[in-house]
Amino acid sequence: MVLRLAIPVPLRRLFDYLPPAGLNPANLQPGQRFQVPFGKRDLVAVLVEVAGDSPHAELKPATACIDPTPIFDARSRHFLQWAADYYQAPIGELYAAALPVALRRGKPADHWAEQWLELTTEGKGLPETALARAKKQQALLQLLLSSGRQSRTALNARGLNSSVCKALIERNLAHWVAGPTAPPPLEEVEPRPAPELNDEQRHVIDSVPATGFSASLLEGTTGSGKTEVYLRLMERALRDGKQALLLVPEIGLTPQTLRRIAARFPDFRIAALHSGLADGERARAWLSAASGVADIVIGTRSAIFTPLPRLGIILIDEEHDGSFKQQDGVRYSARDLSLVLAKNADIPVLLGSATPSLESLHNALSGRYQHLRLRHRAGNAKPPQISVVPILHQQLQEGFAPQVLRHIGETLARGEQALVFINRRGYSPALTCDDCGWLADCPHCSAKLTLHRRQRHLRCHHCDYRMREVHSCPQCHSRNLNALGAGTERSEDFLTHSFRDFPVIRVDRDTTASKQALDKLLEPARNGEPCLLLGTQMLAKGHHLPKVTLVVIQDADGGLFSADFRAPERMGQLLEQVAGRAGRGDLLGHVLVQSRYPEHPLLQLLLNKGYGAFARQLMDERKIAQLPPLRAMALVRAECEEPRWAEEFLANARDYLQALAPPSPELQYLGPVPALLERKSGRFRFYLQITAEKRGLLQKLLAQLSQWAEGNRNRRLRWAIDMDAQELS
DNA sequence: AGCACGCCGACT
DNA sequence: GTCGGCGTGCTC
Repeated sequence: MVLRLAIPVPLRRLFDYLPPAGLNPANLQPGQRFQVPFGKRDLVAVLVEVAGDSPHAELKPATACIDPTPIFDARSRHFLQWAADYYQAPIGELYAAALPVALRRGKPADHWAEQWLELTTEGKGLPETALARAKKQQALLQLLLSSGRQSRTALNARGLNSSVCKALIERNLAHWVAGPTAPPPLEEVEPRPAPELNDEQRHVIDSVPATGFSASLLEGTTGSGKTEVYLRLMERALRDGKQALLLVPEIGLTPQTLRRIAARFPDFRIAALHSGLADGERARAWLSAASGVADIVIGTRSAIFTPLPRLGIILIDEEHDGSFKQQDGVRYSARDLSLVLAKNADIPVLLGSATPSLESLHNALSGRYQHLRLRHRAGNAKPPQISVVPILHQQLQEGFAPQVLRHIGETLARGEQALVFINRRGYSPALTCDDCGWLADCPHCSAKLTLHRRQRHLRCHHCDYRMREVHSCPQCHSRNLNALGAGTERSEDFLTHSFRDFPVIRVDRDTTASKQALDKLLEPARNGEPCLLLGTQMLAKGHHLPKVTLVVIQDADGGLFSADFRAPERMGQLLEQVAGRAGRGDLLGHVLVQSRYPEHPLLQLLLNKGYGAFARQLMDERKIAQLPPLRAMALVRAECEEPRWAEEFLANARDYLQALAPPSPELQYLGPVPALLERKSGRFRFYLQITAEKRGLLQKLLAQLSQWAEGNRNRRLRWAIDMDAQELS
C-alpha cells in the first residue's frame, strides 16, 4: 500500500510514501492530510491517491495521519487537479493555496470543532420534573430532553453557561461531544425582509435555472439592484438545502456587505473568508464550509478552492475586477475557475457587473453564457449627467479646472456631497531638482519614488523601498526641489484649504489600514451631511452614498495611451464605476470628467453611448489585433538580476516552442519583450507572449514548456507561466 | 522552495 | 588552518 501525496513544494509531481506505522489501511482516504519527512524537513501533505505499489525503491513512511476523515472531498480534489493542469502549477502548491494557513501548518481540524452537550443514557431516562431543586439545571435537562443535543454557543445564547453544564456532567447525566466546526459568529443584526422586485429583476431571476449547469452574465447598470438578484438566487439554493458561494473583489467584503447578507438570512449560517481574518478564524470559517455546516460562503479569490459538499450556486460580484486573478505564485483566475467548478458540480453560475470584462462579454455575445441585463436604476434614481471638462489650455489650480471647483462649491453649499476621484496615492508622484534635474527614483525598480509628505518619506509603490523626505537635492544640494503632479494627499490639502466650511474625507490605502477604518471614515458621508470625499479606487466600489450628487474624475487620460492593451478597458470600467456613485438617491447626479483629450473617440464613445457600446468597440479592436478575448493568450515570464539571462531564457523557450509548433495564423509568438515595469525589486523582467486561436494547442505547448524549463533553469532566474495573463506589467 | 554539500577566497 | 560566499543537486 502506497500513499501518493501532494507536497507543498514547487515540483510538478506527487511523492510516494508508506502509510504511517500502526495505521489501519482501511482508514486511508484521499483528501486526508499527513505529516511527512521530506528531505531534511517535516511537511504537511495531502493524500491524492492510494496506490498498490511505487516505481521508487526506497519509500519513507509518513509520520502520521492528521485527519481521521478527509478535509478535501472528491470534487474538490478533482477541481484542484484540473486547475494545476490548466495553469501548469505544481499540485502541492494548489492544495497549499486552497488551505488556510493554520491547516496548512498541520493543525488538527477538530481543534475548532464545536462542542455539543448530549444526555447520557442515564440522563435520557430522567423525567422532565427531575432536578426540581436546581431550576437552571432542570431547564437545561428539559431542553436536552425535548430538543436533543445542543451546541455550546446555542446554550450560551439561552443563558445556560458552562457551570450549569458542568453540574449536569458531574451528575453523569450529560457529556460533551465534538461536532463539526461552526463559522465564527458575525455581529448581531436586525433581520430585514426582502424588498419588492421590479419586473426586470424578476425576469433575470426566473432566467437562471435552479438546477443543472448554466452560466449567465448579468450586465446591470450601477444601482439597478444586482445585489438583490444575488440574494434571491442564494435564497433559492439555500431553501433547497444547498450551499451558496459568493465571490467578491478584495475590497468588496466590507462589514456593510456582510451585515446586509446576515440581515437577510438570519436562519442560515454564514462563513466569510477574507484577508482580514486571524488564522484561527479563517480555519474555522473554512472548516465550517468544507464540512457543509456553513450555508453561505462569502469570500475573495481563494475561496473558490474551499470544498463545498452541498454547493448549489456560484455568484461572482463585480466579475470584471482584477483581484479575481492571482498575480503571483499560482496565477489562477477565480472567476474563470468558477465556471469549471459550476460545470463539475452541475450547478448555475452567475457573473455580475455593471462593466463586464471583455472576456465575459464575449462569452455572452457568442452564446456561451446566457446574457441577462438590468437596464434601469432601482427606485427613483436617474442616470447621472456626464460632461467632459477640457484641461489642456486651462489655468488649473492644483490639477482642477476653475469650473470644476465652482461646481464642487455649489454642490456643498446646497447641502449635498461631492466625490473627487484621483487614481494616485501620496502627495506627488515625482520629486525633482529644478537646478540639476535630479529625479527621486527607486534604486531597485524602474520607477519614480512617490512623495508621502504626511509620513515624511519617499516611497516606491512597487517594492516599498522608503527613504526620508529630502529638502535639498542629494546631487547638487540646491534647495529648489519641485514636487511634480498631485496625488490624494496634495489634493486633500488644496481642497481642505479651498472649502474650509466642509469636511474633506480622504480615502486611500494610507488612510484606511483596515476595513473597519474605511467604514468609520465614511460614517459622516453616510449620515448625509455635506462633505467632500476624495480618494482612489477604494471609493469606486460598492459604497452606497445617496447624498453624493457630484462626481469629479480628475484625470481620465491614464488609460488612453498605455502600452497595455487592456488599459482602455480598465479605464472604462473605472470611470463607469466611479460615475455610478453619483445620484444614487432621489437627487440627480452630475459627473465631470477632466481630460486633455476631450475629443478622443474612445472617451467620447464611453461618455456618450455608455460602457456597453464602448466595450463592443474595444472588442472589434481586439479582433483586428488578434488579442484576447478573441484569442487565448499566455505569457511566459522570466525575471533575473542579470537582464541578459532572462531574455536569453525566453528566447530559448520561444525557439523550443517554435520547433514544436511554428508560428502560423493560428499561433503567434511575441517577444521576449521587457515588462512594462522593466525592473522590480532589483530584477529585470521580460515576457514571451503566445496567442493562439485554440486554447487546447496553447495548453499542450505550455505543458511541454514547463517540462523543458525544469531542465533548462538557471538557479538565479525565476520563471512562470501566466495563462490568461491580465497584466503586462 | 529549502536544505546540504562542496569548492574557493580572506580572515583570527 | 576555518568561516562563509554561492553554484549545484535532491527531495518519495
